[in-house]
Amino acid sequence: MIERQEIKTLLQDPPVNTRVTIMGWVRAWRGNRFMVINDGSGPETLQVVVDGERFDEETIRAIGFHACVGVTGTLAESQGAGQAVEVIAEEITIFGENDLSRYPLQPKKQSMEFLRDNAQFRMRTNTFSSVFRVRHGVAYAVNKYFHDRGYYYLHTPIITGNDAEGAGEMFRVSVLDPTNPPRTADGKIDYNQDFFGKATNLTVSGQLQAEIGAMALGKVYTFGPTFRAENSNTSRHLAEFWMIEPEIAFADIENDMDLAEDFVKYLINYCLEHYAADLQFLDERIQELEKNMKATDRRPMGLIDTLRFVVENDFARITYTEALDILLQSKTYKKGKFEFDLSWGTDLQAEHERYLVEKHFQRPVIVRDYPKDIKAFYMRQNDDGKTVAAMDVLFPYIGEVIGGSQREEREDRLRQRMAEMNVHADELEWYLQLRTFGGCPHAGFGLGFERIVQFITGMGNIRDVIPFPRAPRLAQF
RNA sequence: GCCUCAGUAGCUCAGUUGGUUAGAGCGGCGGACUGUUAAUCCGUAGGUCAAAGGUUCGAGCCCUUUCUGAGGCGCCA
Repeated sequence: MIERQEIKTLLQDPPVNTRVTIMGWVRAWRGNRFMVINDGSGPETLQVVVDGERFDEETIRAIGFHACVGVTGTLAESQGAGQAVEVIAEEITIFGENDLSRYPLQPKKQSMEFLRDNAQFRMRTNTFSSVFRVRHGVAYAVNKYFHDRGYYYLHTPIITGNDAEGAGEMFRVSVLDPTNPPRTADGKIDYNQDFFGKATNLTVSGQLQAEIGAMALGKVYTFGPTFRAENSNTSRHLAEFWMIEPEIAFADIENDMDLAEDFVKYLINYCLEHYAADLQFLDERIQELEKNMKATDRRPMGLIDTLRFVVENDFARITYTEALDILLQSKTYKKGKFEFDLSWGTDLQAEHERYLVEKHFQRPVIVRDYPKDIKAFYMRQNDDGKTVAAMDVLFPYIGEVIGGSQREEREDRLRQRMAEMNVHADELEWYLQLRTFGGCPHAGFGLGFERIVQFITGMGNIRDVIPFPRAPRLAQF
């Protein structure tokens, strides 16, 4: 049996002058004497002092960058300046030598793109190990938040037979021979002979099924992988991402917005409280990165200050119509500096959202009551006949983090809207029945998990906050 | 999918108006070093200049096409 102490735990209250055993990867090997170890338990490292005369040459030679070692020795107050304590090595075990003549990583700054291509090693770096510890923290906080408030975690299907959600391109799931699929009499592919007896896809949203849960368990949430086959080439989109979708009975758009704001603030607070050292490192990383940038291109605040600011201030709340007025009154608009035109009924573009969030309000903004024609069929129609009870939460740097709505619970209105938008009611009969048989006002939203992780870690590209990103032309590892 | 920029050593980059044998730092390899903190010092190897085609006496540099990447936009979470 292997026994060891984790560095994070050891450093919380260092048991000086006791024998300890640590195991981890060598981050630095200096002067044939000082070995810096990180074991992934936290961002902290522990320095090991190696007396060359106590160990054979073979052991000393095997120590190198990112080699995997175990050390037993006495934890002592450090004689050097950079650390409080260090381990005086008595026994060294080489678990895994590292052939540096072939190893791609170096103990220096490496580009995100290079590390993305070497994802089998990138978690060994300070940046990525911090990012993925924080990612875990956010995931845990999601479950804790909902559990503590009486929500039930509902697992909605990954493979879906709904072809009617209209939420963009889907990945097909099939076991048919792609070179010679069975055909129907009129020459179309006969999905009746496929595994499920019908055409199936990977899910683009668990919302419709979550509504089933809400109409019985009251408050539910989903948290699982979601797939979009859109050819999106941006730093904010993935083909495979994780989405959190709470769905609550007896709730309107106001309840929905309150939940969204409280929830996001909770996630940020949780990380500030439990991942302070990782966030501190990520904060310093960004400052280092922005050193050579023009003042106008730098963030107005550091990472941690930004996170604190978000949790300590109310989100701005406006309607789509009010947002449009603000934009039309803006100097940017009057000087013709927006690339896209503004008129009631068209969707806000990224540049408009950024103006609202980063210039006008300088904090997160919730925009509600969008024109019905630019939103999904299931959103509840407002009394004005023009808008629906939809809401988007917009954040600085990353834009839309949450999209949600009160759902249309009136069956006749829902059927009418589906007909207008060419959504096939026959495939969604089960969904309509939630209205026919004991429905109620209800609401929910979708939070892009990677987007909030991106915001909390300050990472510029969403591909760097998921361990194995899936995007157009990218399915390695 | 669209626009812009880029692709030179393992990594990050320089390479002049087109002109001999392609440069640096880091990393690697060999050596020195018992208090280092991106350790330091000495030595050394390493390149199909993304690919194909073209212009030219001559192309890393100019032109065309393709591939790859980044940033921005669209689609959205």
